[in-house]
Amino acid sequence: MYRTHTCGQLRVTDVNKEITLAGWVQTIRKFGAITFVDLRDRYGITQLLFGEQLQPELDANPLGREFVIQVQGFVQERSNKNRNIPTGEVEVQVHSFKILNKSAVPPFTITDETDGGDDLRMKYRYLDLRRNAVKKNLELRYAVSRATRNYLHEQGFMDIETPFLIKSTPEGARDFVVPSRMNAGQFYALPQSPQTFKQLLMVSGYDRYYQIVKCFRDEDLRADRQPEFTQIDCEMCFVEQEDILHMFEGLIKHIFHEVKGVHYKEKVERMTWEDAMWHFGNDKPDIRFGMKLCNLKKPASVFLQKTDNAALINGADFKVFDDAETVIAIAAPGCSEYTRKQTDELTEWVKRPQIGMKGLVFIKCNADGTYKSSVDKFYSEDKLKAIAEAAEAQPGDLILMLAGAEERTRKAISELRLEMGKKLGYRKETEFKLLWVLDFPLFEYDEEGNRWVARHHPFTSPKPADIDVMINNNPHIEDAAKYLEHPYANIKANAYDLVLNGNEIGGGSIRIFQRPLQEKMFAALGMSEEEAMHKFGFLLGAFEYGAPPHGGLAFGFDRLCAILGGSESIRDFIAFPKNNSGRDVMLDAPGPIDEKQFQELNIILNLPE
RNA sequence: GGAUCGGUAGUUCAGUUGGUUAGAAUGCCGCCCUGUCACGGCGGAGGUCGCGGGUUCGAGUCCCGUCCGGUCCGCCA
Repeated sequence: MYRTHTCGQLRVTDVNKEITLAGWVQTIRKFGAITFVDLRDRYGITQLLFGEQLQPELDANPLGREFVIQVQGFVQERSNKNRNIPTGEVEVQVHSFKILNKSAVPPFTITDETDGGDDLRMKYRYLDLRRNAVKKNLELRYAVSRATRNYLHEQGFMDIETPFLIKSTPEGARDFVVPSRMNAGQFYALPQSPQTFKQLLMVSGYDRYYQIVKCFRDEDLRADRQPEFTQIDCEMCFVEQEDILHMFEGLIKHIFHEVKGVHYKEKVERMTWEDAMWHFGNDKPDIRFGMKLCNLKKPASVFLQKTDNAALINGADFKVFDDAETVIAIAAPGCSEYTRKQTDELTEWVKRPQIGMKGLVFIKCNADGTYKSSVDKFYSEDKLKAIAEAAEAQPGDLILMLAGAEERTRKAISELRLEMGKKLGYRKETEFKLLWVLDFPLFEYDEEGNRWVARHHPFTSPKPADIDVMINNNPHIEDAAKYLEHPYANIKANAYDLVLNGNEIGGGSIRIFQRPLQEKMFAALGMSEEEAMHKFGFLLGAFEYGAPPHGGLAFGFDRLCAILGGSESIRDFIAFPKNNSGRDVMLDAPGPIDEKQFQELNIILNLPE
């Protein structure tokens, strides 16, 4: 037996026990005759005392950081207690020890606040994983996984595995591809998600399915994106949107409770996509704070239902606003005292290439009820007051206005709102606010490809009211510039996203389950009948044999864990992540393969010069 | 595919207008220290300034190229 206790276990009640511990040397503190060693394992840290009266000749000198040792000793109460760690009231007086394995000096410190950079930590990931900070993240991930499985099991869901070696699909992200040795010249693809499989399971009657499953997408990465990532993938039969929202609100609330001890009692708020875009400029608004957008122009038919405040800025001969497709204002609470330097900083911020605006207009709503603006010479005090009222600005607020092309401006003001929210302390990571975003457009128009593309995916059903619009209209567009006038532009999807603190953590839809509508969808996306049969014949075929109405959703598991852990980075919640170039710097993968392997696969490399 | 920032000791970084021997902290090694827990004190070792080329009397510093890494845009149903 290597140990009688773990390094997180011993307490005052264990004093005088004869024990054996095994673990890693965390730190060594020498004091001439005596030496303290902190011994670490997964469960904690226990202080070892070498060389007091019992065994004065016992020499801790050969020890070094990260050596793996086994010690025998007895537990004694400390004279100087450390209240910061659970084992801090006791220490182990060592009477014998054994070095189980030496360690080279680690390239960075194995401490909560490490001195190692990301690259180095990834290269020595097995050392990084020893750090308490990373370990806590993986423990949290496991807790989320357990809570998920418990909840879904209780609700009658069945975990069914689906294959990883599947067929390449044309829509969506680029596939990772695997050559088949036994089928020369042919390739598997790794799934972007188990989408079609879970639908087929519904056809088979497994009416509540789930899986915590890897998905693979060969697209360029970002700090918060991995080429392989994990989803909580779910699907149900005989449900409507409302049933699904209810079921998975339950899941996320259960996770909050089990993992964070948070009782999320409120009803989860809901918002249409159009409202989200109109009021927040974003399809995943952070609703922990207000600062809603005040639209001073109505630019496109996607906002048909909306009324704007264009009258407030018209007729002032201010060319920047007059010529802009869109003008939007937000009111930053309590910022009217901003100095010239601060407003200049904000202007610089919106001019950064990532935001890409030309400038920023300010209206200071002074505490005494007067207004001071950078566009005073175009707008009278009354006009400024009217704009302030429309933007719901209070005395003491600062109104920020952006003008320009619709999409860019809306995106920019949305970013600015988040930035101001952060500056003003409205985005606390301890506060959680959920939101369902509903009624997404079913289609987006791809101007380059001159065709419709599915906003969610090609298996998403339109809203019941829009099914006839879809069936009865020809998807073809005569004049690309007027695509917004096509009936398809206003078809709403029976789809929903779950948003947590401004992050999309899950999304799904009610699926198409009837062959004619699915065929129409493929046609709308520009697929010929032959193509549709070739690529999705198995699904169309399945729909011929009693496919039930069904729908589901998937959560981004890594992201969910990161948010619950209060982190921006999903990498810290993945045991062995890849870097921004999709490389595993520990394995140095991807890498070349042997000539023999190429031959077996009938593959010849044709690298560009 | 594009933009942008960075690469200097094991590590994290500083390095002036191009100027003499490239620094700090931390880690590491040695010595001292019986109550530390970020121990302390004294001493020491440690550098192909990513790589290649150019300008110059002289390059860590300026220019060109290249590799690697970070951030963002495109992309990610």
